[in-house]
Amino acid sequence: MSDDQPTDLPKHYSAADAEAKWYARWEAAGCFNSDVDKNRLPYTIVIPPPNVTGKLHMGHALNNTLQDILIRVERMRGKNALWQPGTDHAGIATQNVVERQLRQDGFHREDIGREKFIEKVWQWKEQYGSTIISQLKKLGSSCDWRRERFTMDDGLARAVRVAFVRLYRDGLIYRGRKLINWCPKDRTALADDEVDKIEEAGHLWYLRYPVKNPKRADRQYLVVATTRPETMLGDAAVAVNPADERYQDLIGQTVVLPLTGREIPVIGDAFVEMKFGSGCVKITPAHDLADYECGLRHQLEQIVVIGEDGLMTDKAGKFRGLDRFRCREKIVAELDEKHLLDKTEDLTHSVGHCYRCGTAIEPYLSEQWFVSMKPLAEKAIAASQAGEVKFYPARWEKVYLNWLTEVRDWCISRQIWWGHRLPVWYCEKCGETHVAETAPAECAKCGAAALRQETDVLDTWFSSALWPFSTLGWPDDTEDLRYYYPTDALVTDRGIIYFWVARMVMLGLQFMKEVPFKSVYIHGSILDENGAKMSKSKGNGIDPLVMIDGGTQTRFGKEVTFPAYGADVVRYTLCALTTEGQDIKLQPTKFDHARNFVNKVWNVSRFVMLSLADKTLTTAPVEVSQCGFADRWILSRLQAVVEQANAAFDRLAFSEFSTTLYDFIWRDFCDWYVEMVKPAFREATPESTNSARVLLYTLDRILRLLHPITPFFTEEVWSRLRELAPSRGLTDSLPAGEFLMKEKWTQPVAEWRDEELEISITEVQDLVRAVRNIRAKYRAPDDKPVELHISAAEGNAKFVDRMANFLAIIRARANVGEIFVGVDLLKPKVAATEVLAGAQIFVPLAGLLDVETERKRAEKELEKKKKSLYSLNQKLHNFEFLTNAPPAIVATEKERAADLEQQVKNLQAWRDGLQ
RNA sequence: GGACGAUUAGCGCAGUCGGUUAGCGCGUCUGCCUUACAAGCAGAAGGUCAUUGGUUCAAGUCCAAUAUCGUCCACCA
Repeated sequence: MSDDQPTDLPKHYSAADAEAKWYARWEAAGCFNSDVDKNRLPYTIVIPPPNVTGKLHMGHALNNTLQDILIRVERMRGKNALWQPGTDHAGIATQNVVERQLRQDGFHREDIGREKFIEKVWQWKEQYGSTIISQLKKLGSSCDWRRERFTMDDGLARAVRVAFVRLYRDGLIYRGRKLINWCPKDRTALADDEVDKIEEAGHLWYLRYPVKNPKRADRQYLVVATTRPETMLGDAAVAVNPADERYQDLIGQTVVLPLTGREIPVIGDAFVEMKFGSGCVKITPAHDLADYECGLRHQLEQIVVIGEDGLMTDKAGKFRGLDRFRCREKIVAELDEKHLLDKTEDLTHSVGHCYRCGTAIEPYLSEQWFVSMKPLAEKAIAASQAGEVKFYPARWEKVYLNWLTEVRDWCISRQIWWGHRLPVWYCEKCGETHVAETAPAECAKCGAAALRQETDVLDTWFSSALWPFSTLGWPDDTEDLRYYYPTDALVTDRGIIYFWVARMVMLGLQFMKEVPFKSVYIHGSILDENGAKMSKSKGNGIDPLVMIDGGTQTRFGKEVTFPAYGADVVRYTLCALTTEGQDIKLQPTKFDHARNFVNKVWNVSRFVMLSLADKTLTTAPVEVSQCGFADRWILSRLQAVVEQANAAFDRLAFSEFSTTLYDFIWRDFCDWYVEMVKPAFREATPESTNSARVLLYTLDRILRLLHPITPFFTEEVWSRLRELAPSRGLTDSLPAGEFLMKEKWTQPVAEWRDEELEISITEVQDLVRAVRNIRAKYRAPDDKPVELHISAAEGNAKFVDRMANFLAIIRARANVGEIFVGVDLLKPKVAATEVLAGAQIFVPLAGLLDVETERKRAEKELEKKKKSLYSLNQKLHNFEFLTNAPPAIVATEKERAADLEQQVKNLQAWRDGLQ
């Protein structure tokens, strides 16, 4: 057979070709596209826009796999599914990347100027910015790429300006001089949540401040404790708790600031912890948030001693120009020399670091722009409390609410170049501030034409906050916006609940008067095998692209080579590991499980195709009730599984969704159904005509169900199967479509469910397993069928009747020759025994049986059964149980007890009969 | 200092309303290259559900405390 023959599937599925092929075909055929269609319900997800600088990591892979599964299922369910893609300009991150590149050529951004630099960033974006997009495609993401947006494109830039102007006019944006988080390396302000607090080993220095004109002889100086001695140069006071009896006499006195000779007051303020340090706190309003607030309360001078470059300012006197950390050393040394260093203690404390470059943050007093958060937050709180936004898992709502309740005003201005420049102009002549969507021609106040635009740009998250509606055309009232907004689900990591989720809700409510999404699914984070976060510096990451394509990667300092697992395997693995927002400890070997599974489905598809190849497939309606037991059974199981899988999906239980399908496909379909119908196919019995249809039908449904998780290989199988079997269905006959991804999702057919049959087959399976167990135990030769006696318990004639239907199956599946089945059969002389619920089996094994082995088996089983019978009887003799437990429970427990009793009896007889 | 999460077989994890003998994958052991699949098939071993107490007829599941690990928040300088 040649390669084109549909029945000639290679033994192993090779992902690389199929993935490139199908993605291109889907895209060319417009399978990902969604357009407004008022006759259909929309289902919308906006992608968390990855940074343009980004490379796909496992977190992205997980995040986008889950979104794609949601989108693909809803699309197959008939919804008009839109997955809105795009990227984020990522202000500081991108600026840093381009600056680094510039430095390699020996330039600083100041050398080429703002205009040129921005041009360079755009060039960089055009050249490398699509990396992450092509990687998302490799993963199989079915985004509508025609709609791809960028947070700096013209439309979104306009949205940003409109949003800014409206917020300003509503009094929700203001400018002010405040203490903000400053990154001395990036030389920009940062928002509170852009600061990572890191526990660091530091020191607590106890400094002596001489008291001026001490009233008491033992008060020559007071001692303040500080972790940042260099800020003493900017001290404006020393504070003590007014309730602190040790220091009450000091309040109102003056101390002399060492090294400067400046005189500062001692004040009383309740914020001072008496128990910490010495109980005296130096107050540096310009360099510490708590001190800043204290300073405002007491109208203290704000002395800036550290500049925007992290160097000491003129106000630092002789320390001017010194790096802040160098200055710290010098000051400590000098104080020590002057006997003004009381003592030094070790202290671990948390220090803020820039989330982009890792530099220690400096609280810095400067003129910035802020969003007034309280009014916006109130609405966002109300919306989630009213259930308009639902969190999965629900506990994240509390985290979200906490933040919103305590939120401080949002510093949105950044002193970098790459980003949306504030739509603010200042009059050069009169200084008037103009906030407008476009540059005003002249000053509205004094008429001067000389206007200068604000140089600050906006926080990246400002444009991200508009993403769910700006991508759909806002501020225009577009068809898209009316149809797709609010979106359905937002899938993201807990790391950006504050940065992004909360702000989208706030601005969505502000501008659209409606929440931006109905549900927020927070999935876990990907960790390495030791439970540590994956990061470049630790070298513990697993590159999803290496997992897809294969190749080498450095892990824990070693070069490791990985096989090409393919996108489906990566997707399945991530889906299967996603349980209720739990973090995922990932290790490369975890992909083997899914690889084996994909291979299994691939191979069973081969089997189906080989089996159907030499058959003429009928298209006449199949009467399911006329089908054989195996056929009816697998159809019944299929209905149960479809129901279960749908339920799991609707609860966003991704792991359960995939494992439900896994169990059905591997255990029910491959291990049992296929094996049960094989003989009929081999012998081409009349039944095999129906079985062929059922086999095809079930595989067809399996492919549909699996497609959202593993789109590529299922599509490949689908196309090959389609050539062989162009029409599908049992009671009807429908042509198989060109693309599996556009086929209908599967709904359960209630009439095909046959629970009684399922129970019977379970009994058959137990019986077969018991025989196999005996065969294995005694090494019965494979090629020799054994004799089997099935002895139902006394009075259980029904069991005998049931089993009579399945003797052929038992014979084939357990390699059994002659079967005797009846009630209370006599045990043959030399036979191995196994006790089951409702029956006992005997397998005569002359010459193989070993009394000792048999006795051990019997004893062990007996022990187990006796134990459960004992605890069960305890329960049944408990009056409280009988009166309090629901009657149905009591009834089943009684049945169980009766059955166990019978089993114990059988086991005892078995053991006693051995000799 | 507060909030949240985790603790179940050697390892990684499921376990919904509290109700049969606590499941799955990897690994281990035994036997099989059986015409879809050795990335496979068949069988087996392996668990005091972190600890203590409580609620209940009944607890892996609910409540409280403790321990260990982890995450987030917070102005102890």
